Amino acid sequence: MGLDATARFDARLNRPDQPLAEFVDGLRSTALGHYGAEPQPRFRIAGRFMGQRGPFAKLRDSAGQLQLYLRKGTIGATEEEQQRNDALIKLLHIGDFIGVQGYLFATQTGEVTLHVEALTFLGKSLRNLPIVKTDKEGNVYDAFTDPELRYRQRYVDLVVNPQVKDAFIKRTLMYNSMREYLNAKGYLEVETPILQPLYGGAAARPFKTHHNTLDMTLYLRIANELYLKRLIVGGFDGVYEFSKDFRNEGMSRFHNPEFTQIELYVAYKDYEWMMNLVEEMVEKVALDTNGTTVVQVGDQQIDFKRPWKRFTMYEAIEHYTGIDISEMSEAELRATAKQLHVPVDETMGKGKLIDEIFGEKCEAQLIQPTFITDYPVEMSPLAKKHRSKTGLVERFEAICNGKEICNSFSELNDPIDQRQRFEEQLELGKRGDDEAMVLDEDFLRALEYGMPPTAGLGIGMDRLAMIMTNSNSIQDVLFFPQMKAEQRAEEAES
RNA sequence: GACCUGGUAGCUCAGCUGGUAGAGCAUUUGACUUUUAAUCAAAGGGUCCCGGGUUCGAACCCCGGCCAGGUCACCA
Repeated sequence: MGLDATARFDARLNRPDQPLAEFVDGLRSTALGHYGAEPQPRFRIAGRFMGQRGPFAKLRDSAGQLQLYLRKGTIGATEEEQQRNDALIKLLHIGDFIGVQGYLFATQTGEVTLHVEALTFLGKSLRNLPIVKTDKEGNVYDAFTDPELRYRQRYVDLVVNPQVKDAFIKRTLMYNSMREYLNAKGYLEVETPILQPLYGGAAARPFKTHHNTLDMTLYLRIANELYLKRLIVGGFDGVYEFSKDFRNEGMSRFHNPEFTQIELYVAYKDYEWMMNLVEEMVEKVALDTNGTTVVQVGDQQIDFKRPWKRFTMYEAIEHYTGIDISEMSEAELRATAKQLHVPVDETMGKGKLIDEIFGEKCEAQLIQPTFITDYPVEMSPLAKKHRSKTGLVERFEAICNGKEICNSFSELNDPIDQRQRFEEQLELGKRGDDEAMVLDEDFLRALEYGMPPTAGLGIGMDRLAMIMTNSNSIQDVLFFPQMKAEQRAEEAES
């Protein structure tokens, strides 16, 4: 909330126009009069009353805190007003919203303080805010730290732990940065259905719901890939969407049932081209959110500066295990996995075995952003077969801090091949794989009308936000992470 | 889903070997118009997560459950 030197006092009309902290910092270097000096220009401000000690009170707004000086019997133009304000001050409670007007001075210790001459009440807090206090040595007292309360009552967390906002502000900067980058290239941000009659584009269990009027089953999307490709069929050269996706699976510090991906599809391009785009875009995102390409994540410093390391999956496995598996048969792969103590079972085919070896032996060791390319075809039913390497597809993932941050391929645009891949998925489904893809006839029909060669990309925005904000849990980059219902507390309060 | 840890006042926590439920902050009242986490005095505030069991007696021990965090498993 800004302080305004000229406007007439009516705090109910206050609008945020200048962050308080910025304003106060600006004043620290100026010579303000001490208490009793000739009054300065009048300012007005509104915010939360955060406690009082004698005549000194604290007022907080979205960006900072200002000390108020409330001298009994002096606030208001008339004696009646002054008495009313003295009574109001007695009734003020931590968390109440007030508006004040007055002039600034510096206290003996140099703190910028508003000498209040007029006061208005703006909103009541009925509940006690947990008050966090910090002393000069930086020791924190009575911190609001219970993770359950912080996540269930994020509004309280944000009020009493203002630093919590930082990660969310950075998250928005990330989105802004990507939009800016993709819009500058002329790609179109679009919206596609969240309620889908068939779920597709990924391997995951969906949430299921029902439309009453249409009397039909609908699924919350697990991905939007198949819809964006339909738009490529329709003639757009580049489309992207920040897509809230839903997967009915386990939860962990990396998994929330609803999460966000950006998906991007660009016609007449391939995965090599897309790798360059990812490097360039993510480097820009790091710069725009943190001002540097180097990001501290836990004990690691991660540098997003281009170019990133590139390994084929075979090269990565050879690099970390010393074993060249590129020419191996399924039996040899199984023996190799056992030799490396990678847990495998008899149902795993060649592709799955390779994926397991990579996941166990390589992924966690890839800390700096690294592209892994050329995946086994069995794991990638929507990716185009490799132009020269049999059994592989033109696919890459970027791994960072031991976790996948993006997935991309040259999209499969051969409708006959795509139908076969779907049918293989159907077989997997019949054998009990409840994450196997379902066959989407309408999507195949779209492909049968012809799709240009296309490069596709998905980036997990939550995972990327965790890295960019040095957050240990996805819950720290989601305002309202999914929680079980708090039945007892609800009943007790109602 | 498995294992570990935790759940006591609005918040942060203590509570010994099973023996009347505690502190600080916050709140209310009074005093003080002063400072820099915490002025002084007094007061109010509890389903000790829930349900059973053992016991003369349970916040504490046992059994079952709920919720959360962590680790692992799962995870395109």
